[in-house]
Amino acid sequence: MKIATFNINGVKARIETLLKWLEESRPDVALLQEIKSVDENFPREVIEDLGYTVETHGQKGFNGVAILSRLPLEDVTRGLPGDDSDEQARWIEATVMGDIPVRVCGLYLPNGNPVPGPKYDYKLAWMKRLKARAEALLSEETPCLMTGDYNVIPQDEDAKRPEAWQKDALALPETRSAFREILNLGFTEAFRARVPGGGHYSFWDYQAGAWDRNDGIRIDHFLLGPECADLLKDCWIESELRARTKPSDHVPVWVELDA
DNA sequence: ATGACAATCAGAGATTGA
Repeated sequence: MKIATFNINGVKARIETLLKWLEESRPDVALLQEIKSVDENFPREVIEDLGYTVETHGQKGFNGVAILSRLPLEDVTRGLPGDDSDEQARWIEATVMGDIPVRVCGLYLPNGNPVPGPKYDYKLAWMKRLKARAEALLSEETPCLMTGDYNVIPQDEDAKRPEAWQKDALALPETRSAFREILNLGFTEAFRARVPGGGHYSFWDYQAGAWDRNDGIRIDHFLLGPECADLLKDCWIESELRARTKPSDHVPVWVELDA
């Protein structure tokens, strides 16, 4: 089973890119972030025509996540538990019914800039809720993963210019510590488990020729629960997509599971 | 220190992103 995460930066602006990618790369499951669309306006029919089930959790203008799957989905839930007053659409879950069922969670973790301020407070509070949800998922003792745009640069080697991110919400010690707390519950960060060292990125800013200079950061991640980590066959970043016309500023990250 | 770039909503320019 091949699963991809992809922050598409606007599903309506990116629909041609998305359809071409789905046709060529054929993920069994795709978890999308920043659909920037309400559910009613999501272009679901053209995606269903390619054989996908479509589940969305959108909002007006910003954020929004979705799951596309060629395998049946069960028990779809929307919204990260822990704060009923949170109206931002950043979390969706479903069980993918392959040979081995896998609980998949798609997430768009808050950016958190500027620091300090309410947006950073929201990011850290959201990560606390994420940790609580992660603990609950682990207690099921069945294969699960959490993937998406974490807006976390885990280590200096995950940025071309780490010094430029030192005081940024994506790389501050408090951010990295909150991310490690979740990992330390027993999750495997799939890419890092497969590929050592730096120079691997999943986001390049549109500005200042960042792609041409390979001035990127690695912020899109797969966290696998233990039962899922045992199924891991491979993990890679599809960086070629960044070179196409009208690209997202993120590229897809993939895992292949023996499931 | 700032802006560069892009998408959205709205129908100009502010807001958000990372």
